[in-house]
Parts: sequence; C-alpha cells; structure tokens
Amino acid sequence: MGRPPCCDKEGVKKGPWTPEEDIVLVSYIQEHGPGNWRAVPTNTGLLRCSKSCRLRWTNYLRPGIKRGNFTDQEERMIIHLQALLGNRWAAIASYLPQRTDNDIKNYWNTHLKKKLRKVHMRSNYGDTSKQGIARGQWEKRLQTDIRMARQALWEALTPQNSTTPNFSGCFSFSSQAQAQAQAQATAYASSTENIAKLLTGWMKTPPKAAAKTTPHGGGDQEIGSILKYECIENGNCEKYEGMEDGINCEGLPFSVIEKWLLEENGGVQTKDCGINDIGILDENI
DNA sequence: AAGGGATGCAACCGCGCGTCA
DNA sequence: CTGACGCGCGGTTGCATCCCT
Repeated sequence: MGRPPCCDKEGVKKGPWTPEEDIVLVSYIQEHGPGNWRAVPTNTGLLRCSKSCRLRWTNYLRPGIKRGNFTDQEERMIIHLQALLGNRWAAIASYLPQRTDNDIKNYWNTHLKKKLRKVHMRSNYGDTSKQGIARGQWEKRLQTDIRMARQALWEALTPQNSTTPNFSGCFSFSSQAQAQAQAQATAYASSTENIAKLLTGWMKTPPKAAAKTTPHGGGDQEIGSILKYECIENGNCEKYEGMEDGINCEGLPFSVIEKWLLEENGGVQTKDCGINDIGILDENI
C-alpha cells in the first residue's frame, strides 16, 4: 500500500548539505527559478532527490529568510496563531514571511511548548485566587476573539466575500515593534560566506520566475513573496512605501483577524496578554 | 578535562491533495 | 473515471553542539 518513497534510489545522497551543493542548487535556481523540482537533480547533477532540493531551498537557501532568535512579537504571534489554527505551520508561516514553516515548527516544539507547559504548571499550582478571576475574564475574551477570528477566516475564504482582505502574510507593525523587528532582522545569516555572497547577487536581480513561484504555494502567498523581494531590495522588511499602520501590504484595511492578531503585537503593552496568560492550549502542549 | 545527558535544528519520511493524460 | 506524478505539509529523526556534573 502507498507510494514507494521518492528517495530510495541508490546513489541518492542524504544528510547535511555541503556548501558546494548549496551553490550548485542556488546557481540553478538563480537561472531557472524555483519549481519543477523533479528536474533539478538531473539538470544539476546533484545526487539529491527532488524533495531534498526543494526542502533545502525553501527552508534554508531561499532569499529573505530571517534566521536567529524570534522576537517577542513573533513569539506571541505564533502562540496566538497556533491557538487559532492548530499545527498548521505553513499557514502560520504565511503570517511571518521571513520565517519558514519548519523554523516555526521547530521553535514551537523546542521552545514554546516547553515555555507554555511551564507557565501552565505554575498557574495550576500557584495561588490562583486572584488569577482565577483574571483568567476567567481573559479566557472569555479569547473565546470571543477566536469566534470572531473564525468568522473572519470563513468570510475571507468564502468566494463571495472576495473583497475581504486575504491572508497575505504581510503586516505593518507600530513604530516600536518595527524598530525591534528591524533590529532582529539584521540577525539574518546564511550558513556559509559563499552562499551569502551568492544570494547577495541573487537578491539584486531576482528572476521573474522566482517571484512567481512561492515557497508554500497558493495565490495569497504570491503577493507576500513578491513583496519580500521588494523589501529586500528596499532594505525595509517591516513597512512598505505607502503603507500606514492598520493597513496591510495591499493597502487594504486589516481584517478582523489581522487586527486581532496585531492588537497586542503593536508594542502597546505586553504584560497582560503575553504567553503567561495562555492557558487553553493544553491539548497542543 | 572528560563524559554523559539535554537541547536545538536541519533534514528525512509518509501522506494527502491537485493536476493531467 | 482513474491512476501516475509532482508538490506541499506536518510529524519525526538523527546528529552536532551545549551544558552540567
């Protein structure tokens, strides 16, 4: 039953990628654009399966990926989105254009899960007489928020409501959040100097095909992808020209869900609605 | 300084979905 | 209609590094 694995051919290399392989892959994609992964190993001579090539590109070599520590905003956003969407990492990643789904998944599994469990234990065994009231109110509010968000999601995905802003995965943060995110963005680093150099050239002249093909697929993300190139070129990844706070990257007002998700990410306050208050995620921890 | 456990992350695997002949 | 194929996604694994004793 089931399809035979795509990578069980003899002579197919597995394990960590070497800088040389990276360069071959990047050069090929620079020339042909991402996509048609089946053809990549045969055309490049790489002893890797197509899947492996795609994964390496989308999770590591693709320009615009931010590596390094997650910001508080990103962290909270992941927590909110995980509560809302579950383990749909690709969907969550679409809200954090500079992060890959794999990165987010790893971060959740290694950091956030642990953190939330810890916080939850503390709240279970600590003095909850005061917290109980606050938690009850907060949970009520969150439930309402989730209902609204689901409604918004439903509306956004329903064809007749096509005027609703879609989930393009692109936000404009408040100035404080921007400053922080921008500072963090400088943490982007590639695995090797060579690749970084290669990508520098690549980013200066992104091929049309590359902008067309998205890392996660789907029409909405195409926009995010294109804007990513713009932001790389402009050197400003948080806010695009003509964008204002409260306006998404398409120049449309935020949908309910976007507003909700950003409400507490805007640097207004972080005390009450940080992860310390997340208590309904037990099934996911 | 050494070694053993814990941690983080890149990469692999299997499955589902969409497309096309 | 159906089966093959390509791609994307989520879960899992394995290895390198870190940290503690």
